[in-house]
Amino acid sequence: MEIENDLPKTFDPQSAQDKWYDVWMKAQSFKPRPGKQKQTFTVLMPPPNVTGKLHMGHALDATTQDALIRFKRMKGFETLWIPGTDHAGISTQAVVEKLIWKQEKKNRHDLGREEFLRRVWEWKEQYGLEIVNQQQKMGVSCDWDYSTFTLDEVPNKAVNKFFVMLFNEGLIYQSDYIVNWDPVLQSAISDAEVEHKDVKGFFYSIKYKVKEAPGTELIVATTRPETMYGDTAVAVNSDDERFKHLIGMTAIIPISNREVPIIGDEHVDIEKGTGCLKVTPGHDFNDFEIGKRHNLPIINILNKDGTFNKLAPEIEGMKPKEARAKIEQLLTELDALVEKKDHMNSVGHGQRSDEIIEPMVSKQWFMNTQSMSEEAVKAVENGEMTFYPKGWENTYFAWLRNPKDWCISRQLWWGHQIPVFYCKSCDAKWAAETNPSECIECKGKDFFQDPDVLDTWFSSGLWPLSTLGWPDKQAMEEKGFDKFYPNSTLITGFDIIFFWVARMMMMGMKATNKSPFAHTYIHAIVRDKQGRKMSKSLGNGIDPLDMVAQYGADAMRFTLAAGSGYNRDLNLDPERIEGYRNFVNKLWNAFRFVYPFLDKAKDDLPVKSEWHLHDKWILAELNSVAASMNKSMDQYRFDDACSDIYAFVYDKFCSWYIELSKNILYGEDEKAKVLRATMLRYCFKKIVTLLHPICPFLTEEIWSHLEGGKSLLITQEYVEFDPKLENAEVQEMMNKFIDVTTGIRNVRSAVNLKPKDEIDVRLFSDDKKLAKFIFESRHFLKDLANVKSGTIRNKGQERPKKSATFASTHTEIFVPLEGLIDINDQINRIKKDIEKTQVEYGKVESKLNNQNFMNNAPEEVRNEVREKASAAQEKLKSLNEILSSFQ
RNA sequence: GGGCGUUUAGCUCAGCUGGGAGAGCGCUACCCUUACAAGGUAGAUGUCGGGGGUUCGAUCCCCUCAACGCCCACCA
Repeated sequence: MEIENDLPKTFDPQSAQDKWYDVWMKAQSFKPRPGKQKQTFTVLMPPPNVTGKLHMGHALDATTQDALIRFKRMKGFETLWIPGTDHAGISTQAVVEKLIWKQEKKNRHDLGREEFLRRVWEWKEQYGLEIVNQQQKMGVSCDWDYSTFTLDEVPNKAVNKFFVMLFNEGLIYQSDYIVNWDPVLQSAISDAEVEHKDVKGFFYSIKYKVKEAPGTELIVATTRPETMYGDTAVAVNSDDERFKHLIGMTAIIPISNREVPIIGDEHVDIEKGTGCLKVTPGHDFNDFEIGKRHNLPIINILNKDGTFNKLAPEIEGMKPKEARAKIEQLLTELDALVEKKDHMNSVGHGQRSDEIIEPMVSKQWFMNTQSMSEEAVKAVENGEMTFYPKGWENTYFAWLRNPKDWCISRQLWWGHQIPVFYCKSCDAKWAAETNPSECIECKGKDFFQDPDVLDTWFSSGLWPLSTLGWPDKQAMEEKGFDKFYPNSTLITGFDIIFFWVARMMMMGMKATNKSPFAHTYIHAIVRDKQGRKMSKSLGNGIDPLDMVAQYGADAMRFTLAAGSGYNRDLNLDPERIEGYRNFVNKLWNAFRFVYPFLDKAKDDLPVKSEWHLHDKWILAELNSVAASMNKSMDQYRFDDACSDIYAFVYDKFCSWYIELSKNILYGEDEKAKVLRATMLRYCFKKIVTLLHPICPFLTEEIWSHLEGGKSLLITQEYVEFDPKLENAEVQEMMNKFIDVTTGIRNVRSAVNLKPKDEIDVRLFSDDKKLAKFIFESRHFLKDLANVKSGTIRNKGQERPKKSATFASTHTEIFVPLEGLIDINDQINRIKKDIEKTQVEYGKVESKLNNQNFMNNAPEEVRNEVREKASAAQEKLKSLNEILSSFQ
């Protein structure tokens, strides 16, 4: 029979995506609305870079956050999900500089600061929304009216207010200090932005003459001989018997023949290298500390671009690598090079530029984070903020318990300019929240603002505050600061726990005395199928938008949600997306089946007395899925939530309930038809409700057909656990019924019966309830296993001879097939089964015979083992009787 | 050097406070059966990384070794 159906045979994700996103936006479904929970639930989206293109990390961010926010919205929280974008100082500036160079062969200095910034803004207005469009393809349900850009007016106010506050407390200070200098960016960067990589290099031993002791030579070991122009001492350990008598004398640096003191310092390791250390306070972090202890002068031998300056005449203008070769040659000529051997060195590289970082002394702004770190640590220790999974707090603690002052100034133009002003008339230097009109000291008009901008993470650290209007009173009022701050949950990757989570905690608590959020859920990092990082150079990146185009956003989202959970890595195989696309389609087709019968369905569930056994069963199963999904979603176990609904849809609803419904729907009993249609409609409503947070488009599409467009699923109430629907007895019966059905199919398959071959089945069971259940469901066995006729009796009855058989613990199945089956084959099958069952029985029996087990194991466990033993025994008995029926 | 993590079916991973191991994908056989071949039915597969210990009992707890991965620090 062909059913009339105007629904497409496969689900079309693309049209559903565009249609429903548009509908939701128009209906303002993403806006916070008070609900039955009388509580708010706020999530702050990690702002992607304006220059960014959506990658898998963003897709995972979007999926988990959207699933959570949709779930909470349906639970009746007043939900707010705040989107935004980050100005991303360095990368944005680089992108625009590159573009201008390509088009006009001009660099930013040619244009001047004002014109350059105008160009960057222009670029941002034109291209900065690309990532937002891409996020919308994923179905994100954030309130776009809250969208904030980190350089907007309010974030700028936040930055200035916070800066001035700390400046006035002396926690932000300016200092000549050795910093990580990125020669490409020509800016200082923070410790956190330096990545160490192993680089092959050499270990050089160089002769230094001692002036006061002619003939004596110190052998100095170094990996960077080219920095000798910046040496201001040679250091040995004061306890080193070999050299301590030389302390106070003078060493002569080869090539330049400059004289430097020989000093004793505890930093020098007697065992390491030669025990003699060249001290270059201007270009080495340890040497800088030694220099401070001994009051050594600092010589800067590098230009801002990383080349050597005129203080290193022989290598002036060279890059370090070239300079090193030159120095090596000069030293060899002077016979000052004693040894050169291979050495692996861990060298700092810029996170953005990937260029070797040069330690260099310069005047920078720093933030003292000592006390803020302590507060941030305490908030996690005392549970004000909790990490999910909990293990990530270790990473957080490791960073915050060893705080270093944070270098916050960058020699860039694109960013929040440091709100510090210098008077040219007097020496005044002050911080101000708004541009001053005069010098605070001399009232003069001739002053200028610090040209540097702040580290991007400075404004990111204030993001939970500034997105809700802080510190602007009116904006805070409008955006509901008091209502939505602190946020509920932050979702992000572990790679930015230091950069972002820790900074938001420090800065948020400093500004408000409250942790900016209650939970931090750390999700996995998306990697390729083999567990490798996705990168441009490997070419192994998977573009989420390609996947969405190919399989649909729902399948993409389901895959990411199913792979997340508490993992550290999510190894993504596009085949998995295909698999879940099939799941999406499966549900769609289940709906296609039900759809033509919907006009018969009533709105409300019929009274319980009219429920069929199968109805009771599916409602009980549905109910337990609702219970576990609620629990899983609350714990950020999106993986568990996915496997729950997946298993329910496939293994309960489609495989059994729908199959069992066909007999009724195609039958003659009109009343039963109405009941079943009503039940199916009800189940579908619950299923799409449960699944909606993960697959919003498919579910909204199905909902529209179920409800005839009267309402939107996005704002429906989530399915809650209902104790009245529990029904363990029916579930047990149904499981046994499934056992029997599967057993019959098993027999059919074992004797190679074709699906078209009808069979006669003799069942034997002592379970009276089951017998009744099966009797009542006897018509369904025709559909499920092509059973034409059959009987069910207790095990006392005589078994038919020469049959294909199967035994479960509760039921024996006989399919008389005399002449059609190979008797020996059957006997072998049964013998094999007996062996297997005996092994099982042996295991449990030995436990029951073990006095220690019986004395120590809890009652519950003992009973369980007893039950297993008797079940195995019964099955053995059945098998043996079956066997004997063949002889 | 310090820390964290991982090691379970061919692949990707679950496995809650210890009671005898699961899913998806893949694979094999048979089926275009009237929602779905992006499908159905049936099926195979594991010394739960190695060794030791605690326990009546260990994939789970403890010790140890190994491999892999990540983070931090530092290397003259």
